[in-house]
Amino acid sequence: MELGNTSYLILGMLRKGPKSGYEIKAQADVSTRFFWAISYGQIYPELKRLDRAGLIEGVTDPDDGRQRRVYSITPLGEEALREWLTRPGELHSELRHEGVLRFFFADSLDHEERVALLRAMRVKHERLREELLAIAPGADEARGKGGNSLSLLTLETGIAYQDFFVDLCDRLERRLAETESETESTTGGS
Amino acid sequence: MELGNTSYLILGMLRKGPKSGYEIKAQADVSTRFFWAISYGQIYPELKRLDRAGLIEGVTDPDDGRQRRVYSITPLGEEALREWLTRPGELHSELRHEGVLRFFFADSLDHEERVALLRAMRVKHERLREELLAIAPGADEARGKGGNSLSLLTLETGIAYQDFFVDLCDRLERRLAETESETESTTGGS
DNA sequence: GCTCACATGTAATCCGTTACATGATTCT
DNA sequence: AGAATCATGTAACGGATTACATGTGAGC
Repeated sequence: MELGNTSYLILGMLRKGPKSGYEIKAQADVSTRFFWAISYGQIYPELKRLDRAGLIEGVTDPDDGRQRRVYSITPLGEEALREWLTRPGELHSELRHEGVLRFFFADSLDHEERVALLRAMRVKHERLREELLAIAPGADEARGKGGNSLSLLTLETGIAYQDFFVDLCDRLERRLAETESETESTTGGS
Repeated sequence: MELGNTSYLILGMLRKGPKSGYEIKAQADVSTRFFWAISYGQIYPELKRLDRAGLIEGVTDPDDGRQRRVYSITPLGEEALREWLTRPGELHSELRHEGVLRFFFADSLDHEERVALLRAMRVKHERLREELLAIAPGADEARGKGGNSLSLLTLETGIAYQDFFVDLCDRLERRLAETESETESTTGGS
């Protein structure tokens, strides 16, 4: 059976301990979301597929009345996860960034509109940064019991990533201001 | 008609001057590719759609014998592009990064394997950085005639973006080394 | 009693890549 | 003559989001 990176995300989450589909989503939303997002529409069908393939095992948890299916990773699943983690070759990565795309084509805008675009981009990444900072204490706490330092490092990576874009917007705005004042002095100012 | 960001990419490319689908792809490959990739499978059908909607206009270029359809942006298309560039609200952006994803789940690996993963990630971004540097002279030259400084700024952004990941890998490897030596001293060393 | 969080699932749809098919022209 | 590049297109497929549908339990 063909497994995609999303399948391994699920496998990886289950390796940290048995979980329901709902919990996988909740965990992913505060960890992998910023570099690999996942939705219910992928999780539930994929859990069934992985179960059929023997990589995970689901039991209907009669914990309380609430119907809930908890999955655990099997030795076969651990093996598959390990194979993926050490697999040589291309590490796929892609970015789709509307802000930078618009900026690239922003030469038909005037100076103020360009600046507005950069500001909008900046607040977006600032907000994402705040979101990550908000979940940081939880991850730090979890490190001792069960959690590992890699989750923390990855979280810090996410914060640094947002920082990059915030700084980028600042730098671009400054560069824009320089070019603008140059043009003004050349044409004699507005 | 509903237009996606990819439609605006095409519109934006045509605003820089009339082009064939083939040329749009070639231009995108040395500019937007790193933050918004595009393929022929999207371009050709989309060109027909945009033409039908009156946002662009195609003429079969009898330049030489080679069959070639060159599209130009119409005033309606320019308007649509401008509306998009100044549209308020969410700037969509998403990242899918297999390297960081693997790293997040790499606690089942041993130290050497983790380092190998970071190294693989590093060379990937270094290679991408080289690719961008290779196209930089062309963009710099084009700035004077027809090209604008925004393409150059965007290109520099792409380089800085790859730099971020190269630095990140270095930092993470160092952090890993620290944790590793701590563990060694705690357990009495290997 | 009501609302919110827990919980699971499916179907439609969208966006995009890859593979395939075809053919002309230019360069070596 | 043959290879590389220019050039256009379609069909199949894959990955993912969104909307929809449904129901329970906990806390206010």
